[in-house]
This record gives sequence, C-alpha cells and structure tokens, in this order.
Amino acid sequence: MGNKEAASGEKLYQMRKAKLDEQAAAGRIRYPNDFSPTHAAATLAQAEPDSTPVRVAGRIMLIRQMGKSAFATLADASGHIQLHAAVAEDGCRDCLDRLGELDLGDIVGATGSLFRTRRGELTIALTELRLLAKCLRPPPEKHKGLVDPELRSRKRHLALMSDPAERQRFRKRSAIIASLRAFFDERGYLEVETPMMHPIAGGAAARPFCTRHNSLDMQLYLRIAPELYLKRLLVGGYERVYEINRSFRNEGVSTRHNPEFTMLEFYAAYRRHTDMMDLTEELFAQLAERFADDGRVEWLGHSINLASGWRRIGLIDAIAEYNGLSPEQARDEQVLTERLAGFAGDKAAAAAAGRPSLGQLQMLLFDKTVAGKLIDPTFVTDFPASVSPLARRADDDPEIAERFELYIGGCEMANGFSELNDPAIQAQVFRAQAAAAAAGDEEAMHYDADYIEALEAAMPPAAGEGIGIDRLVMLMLGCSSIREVMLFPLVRPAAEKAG
RNA sequence: GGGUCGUUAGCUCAGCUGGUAGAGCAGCGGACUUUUAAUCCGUUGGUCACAGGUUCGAUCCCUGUACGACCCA
Repeated sequence: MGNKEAASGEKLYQMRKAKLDEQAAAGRIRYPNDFSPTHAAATLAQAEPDSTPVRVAGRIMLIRQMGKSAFATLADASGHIQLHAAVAEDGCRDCLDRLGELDLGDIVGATGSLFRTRRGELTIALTELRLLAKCLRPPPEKHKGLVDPELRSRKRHLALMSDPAERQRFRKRSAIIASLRAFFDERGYLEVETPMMHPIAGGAAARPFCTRHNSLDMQLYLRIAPELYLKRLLVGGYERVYEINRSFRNEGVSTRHNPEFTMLEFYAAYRRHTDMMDLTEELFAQLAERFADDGRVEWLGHSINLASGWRRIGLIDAIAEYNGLSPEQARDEQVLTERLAGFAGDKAAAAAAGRPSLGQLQMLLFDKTVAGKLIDPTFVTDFPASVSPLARRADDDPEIAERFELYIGGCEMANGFSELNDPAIQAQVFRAQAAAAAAGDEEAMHYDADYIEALEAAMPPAAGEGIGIDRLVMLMLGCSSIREVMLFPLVRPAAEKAG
C-alpha cells in the first residue's frame, strides 16, 4: 500500500481492501467465524470491573490513537463499550498494532479485562483483538451520520449503523406490531396467512400488480387486500381471525403511500361494525398507553388526543358541517356537483363532470373538504352503499352501508364494516362492478364466482376492519413520511453516473 | 400529474453581481501512555448530477433529462 494515496471514493475502497489482504498475508483468516462473545456491551456497563476476561464483538465506531496508547469505541446491538491498548500492558503490544490497522466501521472481536479510566469510563484492557469482518466502504460522517433522506432510504444499512435513533425507531415498529398481535391473541383471534397471489384481485378498489405462473400458464395478481380469503375462513368455522401482512397496490408513491404496505385485517363473527369501532378505540387506548406520552401524539403538525370517547359522525352530517350545507343539500346531486366544480382543474372536478353516482359525488366532496380536517380521532359512519361493495346494507335503508372509516390527523387510518353475507346481493354488486370495469373503471372489482360460492355455503353475520400499519406506526412515532417507518421503501434505481 | 426548491470531495456543508472550487469529518504522513467528536503539525482527494445553449470565459445565467425534498392534485 502506498503511503500517499489519493483519498477519493475508489481509492478509499482500495486502501481498505489492501489492509484486508495484508491481514490474510499475515496468516489470519479473512472472515473468521469462530469468535464467540461472552457479553453484550450494555451488560458489561452494569458489571463491576475485575480481572475476569470478557469477550465482546461489534463495530468500531471511533478510534483515538495516542502514540503508545490507543482507545476505540465498539458498538454492538446493545450499546457501546470502550477498548484500550497500550505498549506497557501485558500482551497488549500486539493489540495496539491491531488497533492501528483498523478502519472505522470494521467489525472486531475484543478480549480483555474490565477497568475504569480516570474519567470513570468502563473500558476493556485488550489482550486480544481480532478483525472479524472488514468494512471496505467508508462509513457515514462520524458525528452527523447520514443526513440525506434519499441516501437514508436507499442505503438503510448505513443509516442504521450510524444512527441509534434510527435503529430504535424500527425496534418500536416491531414492538407496536407485537402489541397488536398480543391484543388480538388475547381476544381469541386466530392469526392466519392467506394468499398474496390472487387469480382475481379483490377486497379493495385499487389497481393491482400482475404476475404470471409459468408452469400453470396462469395470470396472477399480487393481492390488494386479504379480505375475501379471510371471510372464507369465517365460512369455514373460524369465528375470529386476523392477518398482519403485506398488500400491494399499483399506484403512486408519496409520503403516505408505498406500493407494498402492511395491513392488519381482522374479522369477528356475530359482531357488528359498531362493535368494531369500540374495539378500535380499545386497541388505540392500549397502544397510546405504551407508545404515547399522556395519550397524546405530535403528528403532522398537530397535537392529537388519542383518549377514548372518539367522535362518531355520519358522512352526510360531516359533509354538511364542513361545507355549510344542510343534510338535504348534502344529498342533492346538483349542489354537490356545483361544490366540486369549485376545484377547477382538479381530478375531483373532472370526476364530477363525468357521470358519478350520488355516493361517488359525496365521497369526492368528503375527501376534498372534510377528511383532512379530522384531526382528533373521528369515526365517519353511514357510507353510501354504492361505494361500499363488500359491506352489509342497513336494514332500514339499502342505500346506506354499515360501514365506517377512522380518521386521525387528517389521514385515513382504518376502514371497517358489517360484512355483506347475502350471496344474492353480493353477486348483484359484483355484476355492477364488473360492468363499471368493462366501461373503463380501473379500480372497479371483478366478478368473483368462487367467493360467491363460498358465501352460498353461509357466512355467519360478522364484522371486519383493516388498519394501515405503516400509518399507525407513523402516528405513534410522530413520523411524517411512510419511508421513515419502512425499512426498505421502494426507490427508483439510482441515476447512472456516466452521461 | 402540476408547482417550488435541491443535486459541489467517501460523509456533512460553504462558495457574493459569471473569471474552471473551500472547510469540518474520514483518509494519508508525523507528534503524543487514561482519551471521550481526543489534541497538535503537515497533506491527498473534485468531469461542481447529466446533456445541450448563451458567453472570450459557466458550479453560477438559460433549456432539457435523471434523481430527490416539500406543497398541491
């Protein structure tokens, strides 16, 4: 290795690689796997210094060399511990040399005994130091870490290794999901896994990803929702089921959308949509107790109170209230169309200029003028049946579905309803949806004869709900972008360097 | 999809009304036996995202493209 190498990116890589080669040339195994730690860094911090040898393994984060003595900071999953080597100490000369050969980011195994420095820091006096895995790429800046949000997503391993808060965030995500499982397990729900590859993409209004099975010569879709399979399980006799897993929607990417996302769906026989709203409040109360201070979270610039007793408001009333209309006006196609026309050049205005149903007009105006203003948790109820193809119709009004959506911080968090279990009505809805699809509606559902046949075997009366887990985690952790709570969000390929 | 802003060393960032670039960290060389973002001295490192245009001359002005951030849809 030359002494005066240029320090550009490629050179930095070559110099580190040369150091690894030197290790091998000195007779040491390049990537040894026989080092077994006795302690985690954090458990050492609680132990009293004595002469018993300890072994820890982890990544070198800092090195401070002082001629005949040197310190380093080693980080493992639990925390960090300081290492020390000096010429005068027994068996330590070799360690001082080894330490001098290291680069920031290298993974090492350290053996030695504990002592405290003058400043009181617990430190391992090294008796052996082994390079376990060479870090060939320079790690991020040692104080500020990786700042660029693009790089943080693209090279998550670098963001994680250099930022303990980043590691902590994803630990919390796991803890939230574990809490969800515990909540449903305690209440007798069975966790199941249903197919992610569907012959017909159903259960939601969304464009699917297509794929193909070669040997069956079969077109398949990545699921947009697990709903229709979970309800088949109700037919089969499981009375309470839930699934936490990925769904896929072939739509845009934004701070609240990723093409693959994690959804919780749960179903209970002999329950109604109102029971699901109660259960949801209970669930959030439990999460807030564990993950939010005083039941409040700061999210998207709002201070949100998650305490139970959430507002429940009918869709018509909500539209009326936020638009200064009477409920009668909120049911008037002409009034709704006029209001939507105010959003000139807008998708909503364009859609309203087509031939939408009354329910579609109401949903457009709701999305435009109400949804974003529902900051504290709010259940919106009584959706139009025409936009709720899998929900049960109210007994006293077939135009209204027994359905609700939950809004928090202006963001849709959950969608639930009493399930439509009358196969005749479901078949009729599918036929209407299929007609809309044939007419060009890319989000309309297709006729699912297999699902109708399942309903014909009798599905018990039931209610179900879906909760977007990524948004739930965003809420609980106060994150403003879905990419902050997904380890590996979808990113475009990096731009080519060469022109 | 639309608007605004951004892209400069491995990382974090400066760079004025146009005269081909600087710092900190990392790296390299040296000093230093209890440091804590160690310190001190010296030093390497750049197709200024990419492609065009204007100009005697472009990191800077203009156009386009790629990627991203924020806002709107």
